[in-house]
Amino acid sequence: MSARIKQNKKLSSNMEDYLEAIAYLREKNKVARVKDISDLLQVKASSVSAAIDNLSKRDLVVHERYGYVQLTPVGEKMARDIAGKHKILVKFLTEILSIDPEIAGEDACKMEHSISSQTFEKLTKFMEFIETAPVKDKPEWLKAFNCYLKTGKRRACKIKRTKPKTKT
Amino acid sequence: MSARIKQNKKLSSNMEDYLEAIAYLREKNKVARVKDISDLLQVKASSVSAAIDNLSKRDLVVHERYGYVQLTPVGEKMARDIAGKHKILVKFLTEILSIDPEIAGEDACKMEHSISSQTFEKLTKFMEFIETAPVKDKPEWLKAFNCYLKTGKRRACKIKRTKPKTKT
DNA sequence: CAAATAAGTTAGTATCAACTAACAAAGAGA
DNA sequence: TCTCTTTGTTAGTTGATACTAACTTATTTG
Repeated sequence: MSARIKQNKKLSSNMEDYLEAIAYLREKNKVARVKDISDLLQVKASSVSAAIDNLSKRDLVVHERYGYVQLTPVGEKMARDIAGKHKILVKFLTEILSIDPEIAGEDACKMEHSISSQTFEKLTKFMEFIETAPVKDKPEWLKAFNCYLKTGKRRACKIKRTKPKTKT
Repeated sequence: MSARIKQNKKLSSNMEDYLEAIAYLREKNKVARVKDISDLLQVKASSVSAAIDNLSKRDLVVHERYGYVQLTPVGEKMARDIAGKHKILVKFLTEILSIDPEIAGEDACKMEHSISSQTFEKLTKFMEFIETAPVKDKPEWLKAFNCYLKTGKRRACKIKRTKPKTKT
């Protein structure tokens, strides 16, 4: 009588975060407990309980009282989709735009919930395109862009970074 | 006594949307009325009233009852910042990733509220870099990428697009 | 100008997702 | 096994933001 109220509407960003966290924890620790989710997402345990109820009603997770949280196949798939978006965004932000990893992560965490499938796909192709480039043309323009980021000039392309923190 | 409760916390996405709408309408129509905002954002007039109250308390807009809505200098600046993020996102999505303009607009509308300043700046530089490229190397890789998007192959670069929707 | 219509406001309600506080179950150590 | 601690749940509250319905002000038009 109660599971009758299956909510088929789109997931909110917040619920997506919970799904993602659960998937992440199961991957990392084999199991996901309320406490872990609570720590990871920086919310109180009671909020996690409420979220799990919500996700249960949508058949995205399975949870027996005082036990571990599991993903249903559908939940699993959704979590994977979200994580995929996260990953590609981080990749683009760090590798192309040279955003600091920490900020890239934060940006990705928020953008992953609003990016459309089309954009996700094209961005994926974009990164693929760059990665599979034949070595000779591959990094040319990207390197040039990085110079541009650093110097603001187009043709200063041979600069040596005297004290970068990477990549000599 | 009442304006005492100035809220200095960060604006929510929703409030940013209102600010942006007001700026847009003032640009387009010279004035912004509750009704216009309501139509533009697809919310009821009462919601607009509430939002305006909120923005007033933060000194971002000025509004006399039953009158037009104005932006304060601070509100104006914030609106411009948000619009700037929107614009650069649309530009990137359409010009680099070839996302359909409509979807690009939607994505930008949501992402503009979460993109960090750093990402905004780097993305701006990225577009700048591409646009100011000397003609010879400018579109080379971008063209190649577009081929790649269409054909999935790297070296099919000379295709003539007989009818855009291809990919038999 | 007065009645009709449009626009704006207010009050009260709903939903989402966080919180606190109080309570319940599990697990660990003596 | 009996406590103590940790973890999880429940109930009730809060804040943000949307809504509806009822009311008020402004504008238009006969």
